[in-house]
Amino acid sequence: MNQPLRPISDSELELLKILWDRGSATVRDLHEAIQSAGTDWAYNTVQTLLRRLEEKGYLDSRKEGRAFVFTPKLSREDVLSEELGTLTNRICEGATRPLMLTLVRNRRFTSKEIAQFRELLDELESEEPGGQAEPTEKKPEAKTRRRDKRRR
Amino acid sequence: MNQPLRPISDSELELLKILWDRGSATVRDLHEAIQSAGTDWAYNTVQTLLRRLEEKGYLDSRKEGRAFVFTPKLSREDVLSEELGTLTNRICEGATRPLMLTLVRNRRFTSKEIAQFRELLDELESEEPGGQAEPTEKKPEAKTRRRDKRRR
DNA sequence: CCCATCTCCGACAAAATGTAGGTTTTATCT
DNA sequence: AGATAAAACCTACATTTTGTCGGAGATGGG
Repeated sequence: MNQPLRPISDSELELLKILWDRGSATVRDLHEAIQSAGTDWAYNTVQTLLRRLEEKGYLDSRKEGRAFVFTPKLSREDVLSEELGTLTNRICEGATRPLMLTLVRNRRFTSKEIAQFRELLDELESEEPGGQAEPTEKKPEAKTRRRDKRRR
Repeated sequence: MNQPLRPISDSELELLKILWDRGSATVRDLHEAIQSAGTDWAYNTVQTLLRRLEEKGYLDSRKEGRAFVFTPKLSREDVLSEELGTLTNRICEGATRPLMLTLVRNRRFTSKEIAQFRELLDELESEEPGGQAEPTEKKPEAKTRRRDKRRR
């Protein structure tokens, strides 16, 4: 259904981040943006990276006047969840718990954040009473689910 | 202090996983193991992969008799946490919360797991009453030392 | 001393990544 | 309509990483 989604390279990510911030932009926009961020790429370099991002499935583009406007196809959260999936599959053969444990144990959280997580858990529990339920669409959020193992 | 830790390739990971399982092994052990796992690599291939893993800092080795014995330098959890760090840095400029949120929201957990997480949070809170405390050793669980921040 | 093993070092093709340069197309301006 | 500037399109090329070994040299057991 959904082919593996090749990984995002570092340079590509730079651009994707800008796109996440501003929603959408043309090559020129991106070129200027990255420029003022101190990265000195040729216009064509930016274009290539965008093309690759699109090929990889992270961007959409539509022609608007002379130029193309690019938009992220996957939100930051989508990518995050994507990567988390890859991680669990690669390292923990799909189990999420070790990851969760490691995360909680490892990182330093403020008590405020802890409280928030607790709320999240409450929410989770009420949303999903017992076993499997349709995801109660609380907020109309970007909802993409995909892949399993990747490439090669 | 701690140089970036280059990523583990897929093939390398296969071997590392076996090492996580059995604690330590020689090239031959690993070769046989991977063989019976259906992967048909030359002895030397295994050796190269191990060498690279060691170069990258994931393995230690000591000479024992004629052969070298390899041991994981980083536990599965270490690597996990490592990768999680990379992820947060790459995608979320270091913030852990989005990752946490995504994780909780995205994956399906059983209510039992949710309960466990809640416990974890309690633990976290008491361990760290505002600042830094020694980990209250509740259960003698897999206790892998961990680092703090790394790379990039 | 010889052989079975190991290790060490080098190699090489394929893929991914970083970084553009020409060439062609096209919306615009005069 | 013709000229122009700005985009897009296609191609390229050097590096680095990954997947896979091969051969030469050290070494310990018999």
